[in-house]
Amino acid sequence: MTEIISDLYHVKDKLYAAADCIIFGFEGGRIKLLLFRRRVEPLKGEWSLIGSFVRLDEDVSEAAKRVLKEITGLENVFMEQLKAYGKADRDPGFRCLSIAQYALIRINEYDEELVEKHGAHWFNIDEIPDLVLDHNQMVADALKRLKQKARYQPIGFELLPEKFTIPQLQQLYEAIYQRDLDSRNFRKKLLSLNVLIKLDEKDKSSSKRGAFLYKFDDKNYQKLLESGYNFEIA
Amino acid sequence: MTEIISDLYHVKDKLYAAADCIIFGFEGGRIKLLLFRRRVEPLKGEWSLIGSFVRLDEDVSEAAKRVLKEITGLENVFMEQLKAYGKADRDPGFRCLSIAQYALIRINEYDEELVEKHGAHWFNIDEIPDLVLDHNQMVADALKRLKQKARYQPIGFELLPEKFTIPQLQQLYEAIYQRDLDSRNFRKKLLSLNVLIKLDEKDKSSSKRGAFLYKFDDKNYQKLLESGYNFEIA
DNA sequence: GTAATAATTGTAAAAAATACGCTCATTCTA
DNA sequence: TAGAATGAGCGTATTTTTTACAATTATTAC
Repeated sequence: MTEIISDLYHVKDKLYAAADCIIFGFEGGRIKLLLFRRRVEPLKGEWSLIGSFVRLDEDVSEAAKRVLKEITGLENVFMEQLKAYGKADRDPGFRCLSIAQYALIRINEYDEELVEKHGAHWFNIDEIPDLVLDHNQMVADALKRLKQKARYQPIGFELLPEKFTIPQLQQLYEAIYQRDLDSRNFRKKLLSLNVLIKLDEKDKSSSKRGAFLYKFDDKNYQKLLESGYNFEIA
Repeated sequence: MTEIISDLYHVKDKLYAAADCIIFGFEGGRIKLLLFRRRVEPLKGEWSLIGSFVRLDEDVSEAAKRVLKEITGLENVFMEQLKAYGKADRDPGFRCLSIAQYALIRINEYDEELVEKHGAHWFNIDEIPDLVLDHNQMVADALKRLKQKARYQPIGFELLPEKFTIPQLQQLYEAIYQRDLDSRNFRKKLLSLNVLIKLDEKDKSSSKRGAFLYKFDDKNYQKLLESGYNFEIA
């Protein structure tokens, strides 16, 4: 379907829906965003979010998963609908709704080759170029959502490797909230929640002493939720 | 447009978009929802959210405002997009996305005649009948959003008259959170935020002594936000 | 003028958030 | 191999916020 309609632009007598993905990663203490160069007219070659038209026989969320897998090779990652963008004039070519979804991926796990093949690149979140259509707005909205959501739900872990250190986790939250956190209080708070499993291994990539690795304890987290606990980080 | 396509159902080779409105009100200490009987096949006559197809030349948010005005006569009320519902099989008749929006209205201000003319009725939120399609899911999601949102943003005021008493406000929050609040602590917390303007009038509808009326102080609230304050109620 | 009703007020205790500095484990190098 | 360098890890005191809890006040109805 994409192929057919991408030839004729200015199709305003028919409705289309696109699934656009805001793909976040985390590396080197900074939040990253995966962008690629648009492959279809109009605006071919411009930086853009990764997206696709939604097929008529396909759920919107499936469309987003399909796109994500195409570009990164990843399945079963955290993905949530951000919102629908429905201005009549948002796309000069089509009357096209976009349902934006954001994904959090472990930057060490994606298929690098596949990403390069599609002409995609990781950008620091504070160095995003001009994007096509209303995609900059989508990114801004997604970042806002990420900030809000990270405070009350442990979605940050989706951006870290399965095994991570507490200083890494703190770095992540500092990147999301864009402010420094006190390491003693941060550690105290996190450990008090009882959702981290301490491993016997250390990560020595960033210090001579090495820092203990932890895993997220999803079982305990679910218990915590069921008990009506009001989860909150930093 | 609605008229044309409502004749032929089973149009699955074309995409439609609907704007469905979850309209909340508050009266007698209970959260209410405005529903009406569906006017088009399939499922004509069943209880349903109020909605309409989105016209091709119309913003999605405009479509929702249009519907709301048609039914209640109200404009400029709080309305926010909930999310898009995009399952391929969500509507047996059409391939139709729905962008659900929720509105908070002052139940004393709507146009009662207009509402009745459209066959609409107010239901207590815990007595919602079976609705068409995925509308029950939408209501559940909207309620969840309302609960979350009310805690960190003063949207509750949108459901009360311009002038309200503190006991009324407490009733509202008790209805939203579905738990009792301590009246001394509630009052203390609310007044400490400095976003209520005490008036010289009293409301005597619920007590012999009468309770002082207050207005929401939007200016002070905006100041509070700008100063980076972390607003939280109850 | 007395009973009834809901509105209003204060204080003490507990819990959570914040501020803050030193020691530890390990590696590197002199 | 001793000592310097580096980030990891820990504890305590202070402040702020939240919670728990009961008596008084203004007004109306009898």
